[in-house]
Amino acid sequence: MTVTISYLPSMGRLLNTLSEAACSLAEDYLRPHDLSLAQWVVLSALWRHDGLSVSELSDYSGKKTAALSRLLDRMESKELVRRSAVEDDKRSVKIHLTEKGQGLSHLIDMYRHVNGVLLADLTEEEQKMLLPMLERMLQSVQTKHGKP
Amino acid sequence: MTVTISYLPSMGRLLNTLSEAACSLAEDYLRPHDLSLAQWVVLSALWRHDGLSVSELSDYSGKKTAALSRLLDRMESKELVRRSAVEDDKRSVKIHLTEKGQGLSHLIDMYRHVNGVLLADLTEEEQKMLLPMLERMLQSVQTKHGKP
DNA sequence: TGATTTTAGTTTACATGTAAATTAGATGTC
DNA sequence: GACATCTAATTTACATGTAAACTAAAATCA
Repeated sequence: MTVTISYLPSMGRLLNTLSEAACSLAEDYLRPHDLSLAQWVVLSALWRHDGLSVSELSDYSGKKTAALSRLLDRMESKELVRRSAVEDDKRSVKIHLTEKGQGLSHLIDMYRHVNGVLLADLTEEEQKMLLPMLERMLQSVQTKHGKP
Repeated sequence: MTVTISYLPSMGRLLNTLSEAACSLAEDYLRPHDLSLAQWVVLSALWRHDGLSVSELSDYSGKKTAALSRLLDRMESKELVRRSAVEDDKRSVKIHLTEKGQGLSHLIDMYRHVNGVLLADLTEEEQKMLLPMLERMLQSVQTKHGKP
């Protein structure tokens, strides 16, 4: 029986550092527009499909409804979005873009800027391999956490 | 002039999701020991080198001293660490493990568990390629943010 | 139909991160 | 030595995330 003890740094930490750096880059990009990344995520869902419910926003964004509730409060007071009641289901709440929120829709391409920086130093081939690798890692982790 | 419009999903988002999933996995692992990931990061520095200053902990962990200050408050009240004055420089504060903090040092290998899950579905070759790719991405992003 | 269970959203309590202001103690320069 | 500047750590104000409790409304079912 052979035991391979290969030295390997913490992938979790590396991914974390990388992710945080990418977020910082995104925040830099959004700051002049007075938008946080969290707010951009919500807007980017609504730019594609206005009038989503809180649950649908949750599915799209991966954020819990508790987090969204407060985030939407702030976005509402910044007049980026507006809540509206649903006739059929009084529990449900639909979120609509205001004119101001709509007016920022050109920022939907923000992620391309980040992609560009992230991938700047990788060859085409590397880029082609990277995505499926990351997706497989995600699958592995999600299988072990919550969705087994 | 040729313009290549290749469809590419948001790498930032993928990295973020992956990183958060890896963190959740780590938190799951630590929960039975009543430790948060942030606390583990501090302890993992001290397990390697006890008596670091707050600034040194900041360098090691990548956390700002402001974040550490409060984190250390909580870790102190949980009796995981102890602050002590430095003779030479009254501004500086050294952080020491308590017996309780020392007693958790077997958790230093937690990250291997996470590594194992993350890499479970990748071939040896893929694993070998992944690390340098992520490191190059990190370099690219850090060059654009703060360290240009 | 009336009681029970689910579901949608919100609220609260808490941990964490950032930026900016503050405090106290070095350091440097004249 | 005295004043200006820098540095280490903390504090404060705020945004965000989680888990758990709560509210109201819909759905189920006996």
